[in-house]
Amino acid sequence: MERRRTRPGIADVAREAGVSKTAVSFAFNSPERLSAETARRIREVAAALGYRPNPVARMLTQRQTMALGVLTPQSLAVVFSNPFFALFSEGVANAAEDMGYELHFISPLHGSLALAMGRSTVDGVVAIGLSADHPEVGQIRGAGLPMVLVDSDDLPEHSSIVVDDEAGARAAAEHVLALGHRDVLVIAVEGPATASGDPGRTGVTERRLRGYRAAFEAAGRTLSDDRVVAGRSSIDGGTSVFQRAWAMGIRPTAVLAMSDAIAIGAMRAARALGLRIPNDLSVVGFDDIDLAAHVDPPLTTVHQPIRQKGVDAVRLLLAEVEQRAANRPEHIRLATRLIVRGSTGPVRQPPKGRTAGKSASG
Amino acid sequence: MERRRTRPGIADVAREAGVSKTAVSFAFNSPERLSAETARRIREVAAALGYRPNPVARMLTQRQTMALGVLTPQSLAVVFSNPFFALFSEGVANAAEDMGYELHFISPLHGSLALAMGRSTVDGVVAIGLSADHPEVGQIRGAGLPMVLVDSDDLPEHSSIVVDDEAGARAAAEHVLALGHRDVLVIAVEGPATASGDPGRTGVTERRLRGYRAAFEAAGRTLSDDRVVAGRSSIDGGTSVFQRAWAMGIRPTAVLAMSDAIAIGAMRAARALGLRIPNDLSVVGFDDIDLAAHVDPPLTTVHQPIRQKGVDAVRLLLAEVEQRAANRPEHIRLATRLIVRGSTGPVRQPPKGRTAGKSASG
DNA sequence: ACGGTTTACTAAACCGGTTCAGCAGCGACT
DNA sequence: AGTCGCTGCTGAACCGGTTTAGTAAACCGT
Repeated sequence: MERRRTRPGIADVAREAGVSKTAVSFAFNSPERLSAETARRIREVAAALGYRPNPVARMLTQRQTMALGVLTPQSLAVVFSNPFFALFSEGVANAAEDMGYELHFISPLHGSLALAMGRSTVDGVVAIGLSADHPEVGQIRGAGLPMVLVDSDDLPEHSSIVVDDEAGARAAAEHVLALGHRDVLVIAVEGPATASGDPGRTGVTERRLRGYRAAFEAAGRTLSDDRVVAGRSSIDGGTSVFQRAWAMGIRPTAVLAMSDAIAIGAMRAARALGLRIPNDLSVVGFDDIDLAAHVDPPLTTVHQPIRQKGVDAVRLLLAEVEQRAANRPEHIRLATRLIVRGSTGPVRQPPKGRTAGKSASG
Repeated sequence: MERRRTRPGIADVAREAGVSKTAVSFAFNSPERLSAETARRIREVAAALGYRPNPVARMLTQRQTMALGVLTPQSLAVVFSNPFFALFSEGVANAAEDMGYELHFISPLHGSLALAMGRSTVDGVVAIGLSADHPEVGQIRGAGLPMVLVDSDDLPEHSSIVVDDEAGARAAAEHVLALGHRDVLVIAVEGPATASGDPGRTGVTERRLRGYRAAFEAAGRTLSDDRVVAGRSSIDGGTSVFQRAWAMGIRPTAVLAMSDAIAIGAMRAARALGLRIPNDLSVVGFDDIDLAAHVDPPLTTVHQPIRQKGVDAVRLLLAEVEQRAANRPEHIRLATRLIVRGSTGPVRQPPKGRTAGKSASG
């Protein structure tokens, strides 16, 4: 019994069965072209030898891989620890699986996304949060692979999916303004300028900020720059950025957070400082991840169809991948909507009061 | 300007630059074998043509893919919606990324894991929760790919990683027994018998059950079968299974859940029924996912190093993938430990009372 | 002027499949 | 009897790279 140093190839099966390589190939891929008897015998020999067709060789001749890539400018560690990405991936995975495609995750290799993309064997990629000013965006697009962009700036040659960030943000800000809040703190997601953040979400951050500002202006107020801070998009990020703001003497009655994770972290920090939610502090999130409805109090937030974005992205991508016909790129914009839950309420004290804090002598 | 119907190949570059294919290959992979001038010129031509070496062809000759697979018996939808898998994937992804490997997710295709595995181009796979009695386990193992098993029954030919489920479960049960609880409800994760569950975790479920039982026996008690129920490993799963048990008249003073998600769901259901935690009901989870410390009250749970399992799995896998030498499989068992937080407390009423419930009169 | 080494490059084989073009053998039709 | 068409199979080319073996020219010392 010799150790199979190298796995048996189609040639081994052919020799053993006394037929040509072609016949072996037929036995697996188009058995109707062989007599039933021959096909059976070949498959028998193949099984005995433990033959398994080499998928790489097959890819080479077929010139397709039956795999789709998810391209993220971040390392995979942040992808899997971020509920937003998890939900998005769930959508992508579901759709890809349905269509019989495998899923590859493409993240920067040795710091280079373009390099990772070059190594990658996929029929198309879904790029999530790839900003138009990413240093390698040229190389990535030049790779010549079908690609759909999600949460990016629109590039005319590629299909894309965005949500109406601006309207959602505006609704969130209008909500807290209507509740009488005047001291509002905005917590953004760190952009690419601040290293190691969520680089991809620049455009998103800007659009949401625009929405917040629009609501303020419509109410005859302005959102001053020193009431906009930024932190990592995670629970801990939200906690620490709120603490930092508090330490700087900022005493908001409402927080507009650009992600639910940040909002939840901020709620936690606020509670630790003795604030009650929503009595002393209203908090609005963004995204509406599963967890949002389950925290205490349930989080008021802007819903966006994250899973759906993943599903639609794959649909658009496969339209391009599977048909040779020149179908023009499609640009989808999905709606957002404010979901009011328990984390927001009317301001407690007269808008001009500035001493919000712990022991207000209950 | 002709539409590049088919992407330029190495032959096109060679012709255009007036050199051989070999020279073009050298220009990219071992430039020192060419004169600096020639190498530069070739690269220039290649860039002008938009040439990108075909990674599939490269894979075929190198006979390696620089990719690792994560094999899950479940559909990817459950993988990405399950915090346990997310955390595990984070560990795997981190380690793989460090070593320069891409990550592929391999899940049943058209219902067949073996088929998906056959299509997949990876140098090795990490199988998570693949039970030894999986119908396709033979074909999967027969594929001849290096594989490490995580949370499976040990198979001598493959490296494996498990945690000490039994000891962890035992500690959890001892904890609630020491607090005086006698009416204990165990919520298991659905096994393969109950279709569409978390099929892979059979062995795990059994080991944990054994741990719970051991604690009961050591305390001179027994855990009766009708106090063991099962549900999907998700927050909603925990909620509905607790509700179901309650509807059947079961009134435990403590719940031992086999996952944090289930524990959190059960807490939520209990609270909705008017129970206070831990005053009226103690709850212990399993896994210690990030969320566990963040729910209210913080969840007492059995910690297991989920991320670490992912990292170790890749380490073991690459040891096998990268060295031709015959290194024998390694079997790692990581420790678990009980983390007592706020969701458990002493039983309120005399152990023998059976009317645990809502209004026990102040 | 001549053998030996180095430098710069090439032709051809190879990886492991799929597929194209074609060829025997045989029954059916005219 | 000839040839048509069908069935069942095969040899060779091909996918797009890497690698091995080798060659022509330049260089080098004596």
